Parts: sequence; structure tokens; C-alpha cells
Amino acid sequence: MAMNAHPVCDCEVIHEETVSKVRGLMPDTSDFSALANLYKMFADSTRVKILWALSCEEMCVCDLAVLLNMTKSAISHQLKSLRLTNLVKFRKEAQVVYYSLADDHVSGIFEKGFEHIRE
Amino acid sequence: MAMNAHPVCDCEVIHEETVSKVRGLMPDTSDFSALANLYKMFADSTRVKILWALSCEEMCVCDLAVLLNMTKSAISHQLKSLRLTNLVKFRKEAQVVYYSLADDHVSGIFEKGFEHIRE
DNA sequence: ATCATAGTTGAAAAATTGATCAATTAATCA
DNA sequence: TGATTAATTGATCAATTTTTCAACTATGAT
Repeated sequence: MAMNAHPVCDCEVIHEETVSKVRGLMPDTSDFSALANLYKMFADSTRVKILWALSCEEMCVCDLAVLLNMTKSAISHQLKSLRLTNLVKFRKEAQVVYYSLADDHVSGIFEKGFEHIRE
Repeated sequence: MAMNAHPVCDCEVIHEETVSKVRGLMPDTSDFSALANLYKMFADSTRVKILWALSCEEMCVCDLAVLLNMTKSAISHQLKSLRLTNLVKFRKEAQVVYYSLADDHVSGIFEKGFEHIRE
């Protein structure tokens, strides 16, 4: 009969040592959230296309809307998420807002991804 | 008055050249989907913790459930997604199923991510 | 054979997300 | 000033996703 069944997972700890070792090495939950939130930006076709396009060239909202055949509103909403995660930066010239990648890190993440899917 | 407003985005193409140049370079939609689906696996706290844990050591479902304080069922569902995207592999020994990372690519993707959030 | 445990599965519930729509801001120009 | 266009915003709806729950399979032990 189970003497040490875990309340939540309802199972014995099969390998206590492994679990405590890994737990000891584990980054904070907030680090994992930050990481997940970063990858979330690459986890949607629209956003990943926007990021890829901006890795080619600086573009305004309108350009992106035409390129991806979507409304300015939809693009703008996505750009907002990308701004909030510091993946893109922008400059305003008259009424036009030009977006570009915040830094070269982003392209680096792309490369890793494309590497993997072409294996 | 607008002479060439785009039907979907309801805007003029501000920079036709930019748009057509980028459009010419653009990978297939299916490539972007594949990329987004890959990053989707890293875009959830639970999954990213599982992947990170497995990058430390091979673990069974129970170990992961205890480590993350979640039910075996929830873990198992996530592992299924990870299996379907070929990010993890497993071996069965008696009733216990041991999971590990499918290849070193995965750790590489982590590093890029952590690099970015620690900037 | 019976029972306990590891793990998986499908369906439903709960939570999150993405596109749309209408309204709004900001800037230019007549 | 009033009209036009780029862009943003908040609310809503639809779709997707994650967890939960209960039922189930499979393996090993008594």
C-alpha cells in the first residue's frame, strides 16, 4: 500500500534523488514565465511572419498589413505584444510608424528554429 | 482620395518596393507554420519546465509530476505534444516510462532564449 | 486471480488567445 | 476648420489550448 503517495500527482516518487537534484538546479518560476512569454511571440504564424519581415527590412504598419493580407488593426495588436516583449522598436515619422527588430538576438532565435525544422 | 486602397487592410501601400522585395524573399507559409509550431512547445510554462528538466536528466512521468507539482495526467498530455513534435523520446521499463530530450538542438534553443531574457 | 501502481486517453470545463469591429488619436493637407 | 489617412485601442466573439476528471491499459507483486 502506498505510504508516501504525493497529494497532488497521486503517485510515489519513483526517483527521489533525480527529483531533488533537478529541483536544486531549477531556475525560478519567473524565469520560466519570461522564457515562455518570449517564445510565445514566435509561436504564432502572424507574429513570426512579422518578425521575419522586419528582419529583412524596416516596415510600417501598412506595409505589413499589405504583405500579410491582414487588417492594420490585427497587425497593430500583434505589434503591441512584440513591443511589450521588447522584440521590436519603432520610430514615428509624421503619421507613419516604422517598426524594426529591437536587436540581433531575434534573428539568432530564428536561425535556431529554422535549423531544427530542416533536420 | 484613395486611388489604390487595399481591399483587406484598407490602406494605401506606402512602400511598394519594400513590400514586393520582402514578399519575394519570404519563405512558404508552411515553413512559418512549422516554425510557429516548434516554438509553441516552448511557449508554455509547463512544457518549458518539462523540457528544461529533461535537459538535466532523464525522468519518468511521476518524477515530473512531483517536480512540477502537477497531476500525472496533465504531464502526460503535455508529453504527448512534445512527442508529436519530436522534441522528446522515451523508453519503457516495466510500468515506468522514461522521457528524455530527442536531441541536443533543444538545449540550443533554450540557450538562445535565456540569452535574450538576461539582457 | 486480485490488487496496486505507472501511464495514457477522451471528453468536458476553464482559461487564454487572436481577429474583428467600431471608435478614437494624431498628423497632414486643402 | 474640416477632411483624409496611419495607427492605436477596447470590447466582443470565435477558436484554441490547458487542466481536470473519470475511465482505461499494462505491468508487476502478493
